Amino acid sequence: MRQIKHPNIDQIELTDIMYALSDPTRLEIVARLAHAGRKMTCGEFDLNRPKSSMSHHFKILRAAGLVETLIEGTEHMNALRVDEIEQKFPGVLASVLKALASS
Amino acid sequence: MRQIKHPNIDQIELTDIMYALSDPTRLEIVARLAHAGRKMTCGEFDLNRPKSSMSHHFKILRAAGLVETLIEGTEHMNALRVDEIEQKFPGVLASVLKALASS
DNA sequence: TCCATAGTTCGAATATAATCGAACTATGGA
DNA sequence: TCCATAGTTCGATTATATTCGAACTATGGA
Repeated sequence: MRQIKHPNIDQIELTDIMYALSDPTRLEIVARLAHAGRKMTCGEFDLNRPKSSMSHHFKILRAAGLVETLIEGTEHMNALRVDEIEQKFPGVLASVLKALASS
Repeated sequence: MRQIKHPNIDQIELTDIMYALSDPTRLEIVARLAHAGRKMTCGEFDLNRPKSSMSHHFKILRAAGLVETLIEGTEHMNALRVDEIEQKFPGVLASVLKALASS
């Protein structure tokens, strides 16, 4: 079963995290993943955008190191890499998630 | 004495903050302002870029609500709006600054 | 083997951003 | 009044992102 490559923690750049989080669609994806607290398929995010657009945003979230995608059958299960990001940039993702939750 | 307009706290958007912080040059400006802990003129940042480029980045930092610019004589004194950002998005700027300091 | 489902990749159009020189504005000092 | 300094604005160029349809890949089930 093939899996998608993800950046290692030490390869994650703060600018990439910031960039990934500067787009409303991606911020929404991150907020929903955090709120759900579980792995979600790409299709579950009903953001009214074509598959190719969603795929593009997930690609950027993965490249930034924010999201981890595991292939299970025909589905791609996405999860936030909260613990790893927290370890590398303490407080950053947590405070952003908190800001998202209260808005 | 004319002054530059800045967004009010309640007008500040998280996406704008993230976007402003996704550029290495602007992140460097923010890091230096934080490290200095005082108001700095645009010219003090010796980032090897023409004035117009620096002005562009300051404009974005101001629009995002991150930087406040006060005109004093012929100089523009820039300061981070740490307290206001902290109030609106607790922990966000603080954790980013911490990440910048330790890198 | 055939088909449906889930998601990616490709390619092209459009939009947005970065860069920088040149011209401009505002202030203060000689 | 003239000039230097600090920074902004303008305009053009180039680079990068977003968007989305269409074609593609991989898996699992009938």
